[in-house]
Amino acid sequence: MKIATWNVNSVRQRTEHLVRYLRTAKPDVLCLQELKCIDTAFPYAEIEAEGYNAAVHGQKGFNGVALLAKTPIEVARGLPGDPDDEQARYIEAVVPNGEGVVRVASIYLPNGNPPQTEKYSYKLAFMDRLIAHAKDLLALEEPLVLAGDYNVIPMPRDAADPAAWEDDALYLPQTRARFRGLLNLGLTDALRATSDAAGLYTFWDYQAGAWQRNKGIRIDHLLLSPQAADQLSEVAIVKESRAEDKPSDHVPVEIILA
DNA sequence: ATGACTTGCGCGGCAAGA
Repeated sequence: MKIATWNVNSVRQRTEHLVRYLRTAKPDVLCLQELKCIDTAFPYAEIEAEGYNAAVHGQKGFNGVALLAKTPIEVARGLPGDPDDEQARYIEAVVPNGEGVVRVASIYLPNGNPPQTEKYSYKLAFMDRLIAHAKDLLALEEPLVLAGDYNVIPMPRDAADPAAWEDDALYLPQTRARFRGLLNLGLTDALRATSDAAGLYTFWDYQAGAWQRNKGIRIDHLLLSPQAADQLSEVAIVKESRAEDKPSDHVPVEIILA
């Protein structure tokens, strides 16, 4: 089973890219982030024409997450822990997988910049809620994939120029500590289970020729429960997606569970 | 290197992204 995550930076601007990706990569499950539209504006027809079911948690103008799957899925919208949180950043589903199931979440973690504002405290609080929820999900002892745009650079090797990120919400010690807190629950960073290499990025800014100069960062992650990690056979970053015409600034990241 | 792009909203330039 192939499970992928992709921050598309507006699903309406990227519908053709998305359809092309579904046709070529044929993921069984695709987690989308940054839809930037309300549910009714989502391109259901184009997605369903490719043989996928779409579960959408949208928001006007910003944020927005979705799960696409070849099988029908039951979903829950929103990250537990704050009933006043109105930002559409989390959707979770249980997907049939052979004899069993895999639980998959599509996460758009807050950016958090600038750090001296409520934007950063919201990011840290969101991460605390994610840790609490992940703990609950791990207690189910089932295959679990927490996938998405974490807006976290976990380690220096995950940035082309780590010094440039020192005071940034994506890389501050408190941000990285909470990401480690997730891993310390027993979750596995799928990419780091297969490679220790530097230079593996999932995002290149539109500005300053970041792509051409390969000034990237790795911020899109798939975290696996032990039951999912046991099934992990492949991880891939679909880097060529960034070279397309009118690309998203993020590229898809894929895993294959045996 | 001072800024450098892209998007939504909505029709004028901001806010937001990372």
